[in-house]
Amino acid sequence: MSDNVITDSAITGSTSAPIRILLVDDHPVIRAGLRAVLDAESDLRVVADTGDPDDGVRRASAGGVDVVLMDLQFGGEMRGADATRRITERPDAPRVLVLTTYDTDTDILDAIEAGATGYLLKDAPPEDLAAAVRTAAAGRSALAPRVATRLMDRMRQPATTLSSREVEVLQLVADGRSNQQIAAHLFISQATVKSHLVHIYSKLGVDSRTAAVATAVERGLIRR
Amino acid sequence: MSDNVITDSAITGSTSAPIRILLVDDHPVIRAGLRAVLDAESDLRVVADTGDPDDGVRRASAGGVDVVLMDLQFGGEMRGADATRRITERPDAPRVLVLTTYDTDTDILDAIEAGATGYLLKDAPPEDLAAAVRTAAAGRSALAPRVATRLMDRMRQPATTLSSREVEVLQLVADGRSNQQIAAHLFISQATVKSHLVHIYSKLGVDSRTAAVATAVERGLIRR
DNA sequence: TTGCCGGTCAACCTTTCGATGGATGCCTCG
DNA sequence: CGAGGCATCCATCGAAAGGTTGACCGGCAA
Repeated sequence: MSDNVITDSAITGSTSAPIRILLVDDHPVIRAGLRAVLDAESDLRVVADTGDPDDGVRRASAGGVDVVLMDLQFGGEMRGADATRRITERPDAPRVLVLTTYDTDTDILDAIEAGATGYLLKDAPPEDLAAAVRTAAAGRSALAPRVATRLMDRMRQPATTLSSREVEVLQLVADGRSNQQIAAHLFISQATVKSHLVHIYSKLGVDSRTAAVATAVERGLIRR
Repeated sequence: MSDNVITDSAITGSTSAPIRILLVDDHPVIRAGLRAVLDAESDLRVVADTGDPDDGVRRASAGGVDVVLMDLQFGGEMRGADATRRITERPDAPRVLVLTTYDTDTDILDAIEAGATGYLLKDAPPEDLAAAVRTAAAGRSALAPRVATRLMDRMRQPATTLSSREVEVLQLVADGRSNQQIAAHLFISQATVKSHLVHIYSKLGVDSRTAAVATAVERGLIRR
């Protein structure tokens, strides 16, 4: 589980200045928990926390922060990836560790694409969290084992890549629209919708719209 | 938001013995956060916490606990309702407050049916959590406003109740099975499956299987 | 350039689904 | 007790979705 950072704690644990951490999560309980867990480490120090992603971006950009722990979803919206992007696109930006409950493919890819240094799950044991913060502060990637496994699986399965148009169609199918409604909504013919669906079925290895939705949701290709 | 427990803190806050709390949640960070938030209140005291629901039942049954804060899902499984049931079915059982991330209808009903005294969401502010614990310790129900709203909505909408057989069929539809497969799986004819689906459609106000799945998932009638 | 791929469309046929209608048994309530 | 509501079951038929073949266009890379 947590076997990749033994040397880190030995290096940064004693002499140098503590790693300064900013928490961005809209759950007060989570913030309190992370603060308690991380402040228990002598070489880590939570310098601020906020429940508002915009406020998080401001504080991260103001300096004095080494690592940002960022939640992905705020009040049901996925604003964490955007906040991460705005933080990392600046020069001398702090490292951003995404810390979320879910491990769906789209979430992971969005976060990585936004410039996150690592991706952790909230059910991780405290020592893994501290280890990941140290790893991120050193500039190296920190991925939870389950997340890493998912990424490896994705690498091995390039056939699971739907085109943006196909995702668009499939999302409408998942919303319960008929082919006719989808065609009207996208300003294309039903034949084209069917064509897309056929391609989707073959890529996902299924043979019906509901099965396609089921597997796509399972693999995190579409949201529900 | 937190307008229903002002008198409680005034009553129990100063003189009497502190309310003894047991935390049952498989997320270490959540446990640490709840402990930090609740121990900050002078009249509340977290006496134990565990990540294992069976262990939680044991500790709750051993006595010395006034209120149990119980998560519903453990490692992806919904074992919290069962643990709640086993705690509350004993005489002199402590009060159980269900504390979870989601507010789907099935979750709420399962928890209440299992004997939970209250239902809270993890994104609640700390003062609401403390207030709910005091309310539960006094033997009164504590429902988060969003949960209460959902229950009221459900009361106003009795048409949203699917029979167990209908839920069974709809769950298989959501898994991507065809009517023929569902019929074989349930040892009935396709005609019967279709009949169930028609009833489901009328109850949900939709007219296709994918739309039925979409709204049922949205309302928490089936899991995904 | 010559493919390949993504997106678009059409015609045809087969399978599945949805709508309609009807049957039985169980439970409750007047 | 009997009427009505509900869940469960089944059959038939038109409509929709799925499968196939074939085609066109634009971009992009070998």
